[in-house]
Amino acid sequence: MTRETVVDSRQEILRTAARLFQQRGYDATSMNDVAAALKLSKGGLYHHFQSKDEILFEIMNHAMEITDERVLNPVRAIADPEDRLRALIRLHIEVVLSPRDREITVMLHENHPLPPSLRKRINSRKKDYIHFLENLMAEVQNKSRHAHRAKAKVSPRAAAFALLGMINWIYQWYKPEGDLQAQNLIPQFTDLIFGGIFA
Amino acid sequence: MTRETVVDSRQEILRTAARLFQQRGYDATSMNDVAAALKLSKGGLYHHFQSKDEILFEIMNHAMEITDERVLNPVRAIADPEDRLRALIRLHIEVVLSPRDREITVMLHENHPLPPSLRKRINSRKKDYIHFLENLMAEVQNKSRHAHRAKAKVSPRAAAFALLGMINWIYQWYKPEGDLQAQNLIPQFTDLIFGGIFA
DNA sequence: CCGGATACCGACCGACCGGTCGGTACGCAC
DNA sequence: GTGCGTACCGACCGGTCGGTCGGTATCCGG
Repeated sequence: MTRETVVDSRQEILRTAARLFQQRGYDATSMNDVAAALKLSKGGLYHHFQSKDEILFEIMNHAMEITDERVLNPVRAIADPEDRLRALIRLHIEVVLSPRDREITVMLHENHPLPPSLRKRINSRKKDYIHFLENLMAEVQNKSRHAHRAKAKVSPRAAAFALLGMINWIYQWYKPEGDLQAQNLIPQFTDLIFGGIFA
Repeated sequence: MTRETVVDSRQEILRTAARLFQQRGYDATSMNDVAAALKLSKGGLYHHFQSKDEILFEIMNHAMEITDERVLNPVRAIADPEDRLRALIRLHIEVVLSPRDREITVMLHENHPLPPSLRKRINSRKKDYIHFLENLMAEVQNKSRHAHRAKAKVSPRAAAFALLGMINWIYQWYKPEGDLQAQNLIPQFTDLIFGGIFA
């Protein structure tokens, strides 16, 4: 079996495991459940991964890579800070709501079960994202094309955490069949960030 | 033993269990752990509660009661809609950050493990809170003392979910020893909601 | 002082957990 | 065809889980 098919089968295991972890929770999903969903025995599953922790870690790492590729990289290519922030809000919401990428939801919800050493590595990548967003917020506030009478009272750091919370909490209440869908959500959250509830 | 001391011991069990559930997670905390923390045997613990699920449900119910008493009731007494929203933001943040009330964090994080019938009852109370906040948002936008040139683009529903996310996500990153503390956070989140990042 | 309810203990149960291991079927290189 | 590595199976391991149960100490009302 070639290198690529090895990678592919690992990827498929991760996708299936992420789906189950998101539906039932990490602790409530047994390795037997994951193996059965892949039509595999538990022993066969352990041929591909050393431990349940390793699977969770790889899912979270993959989630961070998705974020890098689909949010950060496209956003970095945009010159104007305000446009950059608008794009980040849109792309981040789209990634969180993408039905394909359940790794994201698992990463948002299941950080407790990871052993400390692995958790630190994930948290480190999360902090990088926060710092990027914090710097972007500062840039928008300083160099915006808007005219402001005074320095903004909201610190970039608080704004970054607020935006992150708004978006990362969506998975807790979002129903695709509900009346508040992704395409309504993106402009409304954008307006709220830029101008508050009176925007 | 009188009725009150029975209630008291149940309350103390719930407080201890909530602390452990918040620290280690619900699934990762065994009934033995809870019993040991109370200097009780597992059998003794089962004298007070029928099941682990019942403990989790009571913790969440208690969390909703705390929210009613410490956020909703004080807020309802305020006449002006804008003042009412400002108070809600402050009180809700304070409740989430209160080191005494770990039930809140458990309610925010551990809804998956609850059996469906119990989860429905909790979700119903959460929806009541959402509806209250949604109506308050609409009231603020309509009857505010501010002057606005046009109808707000942000719907009350989206604004309600955004505020909820901002606040309920705090427990994921907040460090009491960090540079962004509760007393900084409250005015900044308030300003952000009312006026965006340029406020 | 007695009797029943209350609070609690500790041994125990069956199920299931994450993980291991010996064995094997199969495909590909030579 | 032979040899070998990969993928996989299924039985099994020690341990832990939520929950049960028979028995007992304690306390309180009469």
